[in-house]
Amino acid sequence: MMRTHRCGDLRAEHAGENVTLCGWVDTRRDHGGVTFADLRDTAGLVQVVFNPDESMDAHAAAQGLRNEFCVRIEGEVRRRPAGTVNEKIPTGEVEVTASSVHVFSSADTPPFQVGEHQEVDENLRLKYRYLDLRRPSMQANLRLRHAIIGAIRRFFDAEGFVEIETPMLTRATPEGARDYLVPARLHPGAFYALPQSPQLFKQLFMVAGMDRYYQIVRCFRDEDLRADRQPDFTQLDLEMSFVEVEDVLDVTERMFKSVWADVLGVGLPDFPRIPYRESMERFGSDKPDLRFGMELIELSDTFAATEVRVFRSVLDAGGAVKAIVLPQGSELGRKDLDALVDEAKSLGAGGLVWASVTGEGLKSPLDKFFTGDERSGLVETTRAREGDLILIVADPRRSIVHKALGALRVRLAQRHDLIPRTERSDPDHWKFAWIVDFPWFEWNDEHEGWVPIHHPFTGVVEETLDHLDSDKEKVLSKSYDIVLNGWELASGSIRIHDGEMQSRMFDALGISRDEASEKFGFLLEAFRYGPPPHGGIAPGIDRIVALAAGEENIREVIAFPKTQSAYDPLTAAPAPVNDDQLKALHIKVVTPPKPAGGG
RNA sequence: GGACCUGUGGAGCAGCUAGGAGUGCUCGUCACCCUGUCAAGGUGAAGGUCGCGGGUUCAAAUCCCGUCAGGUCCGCCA
Repeated sequence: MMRTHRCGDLRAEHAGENVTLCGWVDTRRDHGGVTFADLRDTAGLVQVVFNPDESMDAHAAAQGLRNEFCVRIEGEVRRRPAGTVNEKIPTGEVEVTASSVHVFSSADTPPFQVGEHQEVDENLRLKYRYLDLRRPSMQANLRLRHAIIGAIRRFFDAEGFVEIETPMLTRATPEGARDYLVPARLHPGAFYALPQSPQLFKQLFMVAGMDRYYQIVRCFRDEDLRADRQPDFTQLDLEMSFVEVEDVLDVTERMFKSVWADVLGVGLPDFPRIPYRESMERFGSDKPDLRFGMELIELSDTFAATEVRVFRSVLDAGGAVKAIVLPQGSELGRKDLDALVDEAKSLGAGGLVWASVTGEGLKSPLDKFFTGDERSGLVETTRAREGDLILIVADPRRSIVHKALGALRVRLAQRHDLIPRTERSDPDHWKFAWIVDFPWFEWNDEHEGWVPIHHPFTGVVEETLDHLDSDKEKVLSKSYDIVLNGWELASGSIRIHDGEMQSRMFDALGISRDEASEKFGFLLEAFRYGPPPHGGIAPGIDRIVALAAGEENIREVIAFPKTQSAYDPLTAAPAPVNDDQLKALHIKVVTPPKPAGGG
């Protein structure tokens, strides 16, 4: 037996025991005579004492130890002498008096100090990820991830779901995200694609009568990265037969409550349901952060008769004038206000009008153009108080107003510390919500056509089908999202299982029978053999864990993530391959590769 | 594809607005001292293409242009 205990597990009750520990040297404190070293393993730290009066050999060996050496220590657990207890660490009541030291392996001076005391450049952390992962916070994140996935599996097992794997080498889908392609050696000129999600396969499981399927599964999307987006990421994919919207919402909500109770010890309240349109009007987003107010306020009535040109032209064009109120925002200086205007413009708005509520009335670039009624109406409608700052966006396109104010709402709340600083153990820390009643279609400028907001197999709310030919934006889908603290955590829908209905939607999308057959033929064919009504949802595991861990970036909960340019500094992937490999794959590279990650 | 922020001994920063010798701080490393520290302490030392390239200037870490890398965001992500 190489060790008898883990460093971080030792407590006062072990006093008097002879133990053998394995771990890494965290720090060494050499007092000339007695020498201390903290030994770290996955369970935590414990102080080891090398006292020449106890063991000359051990003390001599300790002189050669350096940070991150991997060692085995034998010694006796002792209660620390009075006055030397370290309350900062769980093992602080005891220490181990070393009788022998064995060095498994020495270590070069690490490229950065393994500890929580300072932020280290992200590139460096990823290049030496194995050292980064030695840090207790990273170990805790990966253990939390494991715990959450374990809780998920226990939940679905108890609910009668079956976990089934789906292929990683599959067929490229023309719509949706860009695919990662894999050349097929045995089929010159043809390619597999890595799955964006197991969407079609899980629907086939329903046709196959599996009834309730789930999978913790890696998905791949070749799109630009964000704090919450990696090229390969993990989904909790699930699908159920003989269900309506309520059934999927019920099981998913219970799953989240179960996981939060199991892992975080938090009892979550029922998730509120917010219709998509309401979410856009109130928060300017379909993933609203509900931890704070600052809701968007409609000002069309306030300025209905206005002669202020920017508002007049927008209202005449059927656009929207809306505002948010930044509490105590009148403290902002001219420079900050100009920056806010630029920020609004960069979000697509034509501009931004600010108005400070001061003791002497409104202060605003447009104040001289406002009538008395407009001034008082603005303050009353927005309920702004003295010291507050009103930010107004007007645009002929209502969606632009929402997007700009929605983004500013979140950014300003963060900058001005308006999000309550609750503990993770506090149920109020977690503002889950369902977003429901999504439109089925949205207009796509690039394709100059209507495209599905979710995907083409999404069920339609029957009562809204009348609008299919006239007002496509009024057709609602049987889809739903879960949002948490401003992050989209899950997205799903009831699917179409009726061939005739599916044909109608393809027609509405301008997809011909041939085209549909070529793209999704195998699914459509399967649907000729008695498909059950079915639906599902796919929560993002990386996002769930990041939020649960209090991290702002999913890289912190992924063992080996990639940089924003989808590069892995550890393995230096992607990398060119040699000519033999290309030849076997019938591939000719036209643009000579430039080494990634250089500079 | 675009916007913004960042890049200074091994790590984290300051210096840049207003050009004047690689200047400073914290940590680490090495040597020596030190028997109760706990991110030990003390003394000393080593360690630098100021991301890279170009320009302006008598003079550039500092100003300008380009470029690379990291980050945040917009586009993109059915």
